[in-house]
Amino acid sequence: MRKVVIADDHGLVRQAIIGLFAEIGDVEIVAEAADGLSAIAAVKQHLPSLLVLDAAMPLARGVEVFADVRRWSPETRVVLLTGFTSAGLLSDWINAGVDGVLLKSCNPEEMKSCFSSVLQGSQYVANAVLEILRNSDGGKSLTNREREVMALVVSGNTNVEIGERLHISVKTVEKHRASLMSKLGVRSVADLMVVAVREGWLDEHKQL
Amino acid sequence: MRKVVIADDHGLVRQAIIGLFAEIGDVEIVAEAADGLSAIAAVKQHLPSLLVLDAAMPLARGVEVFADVRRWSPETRVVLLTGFTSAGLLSDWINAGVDGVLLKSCNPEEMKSCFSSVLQGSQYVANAVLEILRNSDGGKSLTNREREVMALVVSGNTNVEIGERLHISVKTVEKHRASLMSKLGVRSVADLMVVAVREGWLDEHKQL
DNA sequence: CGAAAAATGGGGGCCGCCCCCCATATCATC
DNA sequence: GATGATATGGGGGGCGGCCCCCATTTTTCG
Repeated sequence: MRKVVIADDHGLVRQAIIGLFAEIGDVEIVAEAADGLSAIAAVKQHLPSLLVLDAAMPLARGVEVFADVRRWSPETRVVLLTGFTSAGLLSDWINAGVDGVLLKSCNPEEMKSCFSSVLQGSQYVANAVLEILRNSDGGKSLTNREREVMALVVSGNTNVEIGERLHISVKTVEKHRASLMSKLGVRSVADLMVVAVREGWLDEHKQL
Repeated sequence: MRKVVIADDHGLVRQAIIGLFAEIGDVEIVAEAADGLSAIAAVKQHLPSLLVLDAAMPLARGVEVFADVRRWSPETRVVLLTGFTSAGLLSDWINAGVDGVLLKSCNPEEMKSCFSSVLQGSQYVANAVLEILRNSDGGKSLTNREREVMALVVSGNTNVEIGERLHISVKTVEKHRASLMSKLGVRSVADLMVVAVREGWLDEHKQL
């Protein structure tokens, strides 16, 4: 009997996932968590074989939970369950070394195969996710500096404040800002915010 | 046997809800819909007793689905299932005449009571929703004009463009803009966008 | 090695946003 | 009828974002 922890803030989803594992068999749900901190605590306590992790939860985001899980229970395999469908975020997760990636819109059968595969040691990325990654125009990737500047822009900072924070001149901030707006194909801060929200770029204080 | 249609873009959630209705009994799930247009079509075809409606779906948003349902099948009772927790949006739905309101974070037992109550003709608003409405400081209500201006601001329009659209001078736009930013307690467009996203104020082209 | 990309910094000008001042007309409510 | 809220409009000043020009240094990569 392998131990499984389920972390999702929607009770309905947790229940449905428990149902899936009942069909798979040979596993025991040792804990459920409705927020990030509970998820971390549950994994520390039970050291499960598998964690099913929702990317968007209160108190601690999926990324933070994942980092702590890798730190405190490196043997635990992690399947990400996310509603975000942006190529950037999804490839970030895959590169971070998550063992499975599922979209919330995936059908239950695919979720079952994913859980089975990951429990057997394989990696499993949902077909819909592979499709998204294939269709993504990887060319327009932002540089690290542009990402930093954008994060501060969407947090409401002025160019002067951003310059002080990053220890660079206002002129350089303007340059990065123009580059990233151009790369993203937006002309207003409002449009930039829309992209930032869709791509999951908002900092933790502004999460939905 | 009363007919029920379930509309949610997450197969896992649909399956969990079907499980709840199996426990309730005496109902038949006549259709599932993964997007808004399918939901409308399904209701038109089956004229069900109950529609379980996710607020955020592709192709047609919950509000549009609800309007069409009331138009084409006025006898169909509607239970809203939403992840949004903003007081404004929730009270909008209740005022629109929806028969039940559930948050996705509600526990399955409460969902079952809600479905039962609504099927019997009562209205049911989740306790968590009542709590949110109680704790909302209703004071920060925007005027109609301020709402119009804000919608155009978060769509990326400049003050000049907004003035042209509303046939008022730039000066008046500035006045409304200052008023609404003050009422909402934000100082930057970025913060305004965060509020707009959280409160569900984005227009249909910018939905997540 | 040599070219391209990334990161840094500056000058100057235009335009939009913000904030202060001011005013008038309408409408609801007391 | 007076008061307050709403909506309308204006002048002017300051500042920040945006766009054009320019440059140097470092890093990356073929």
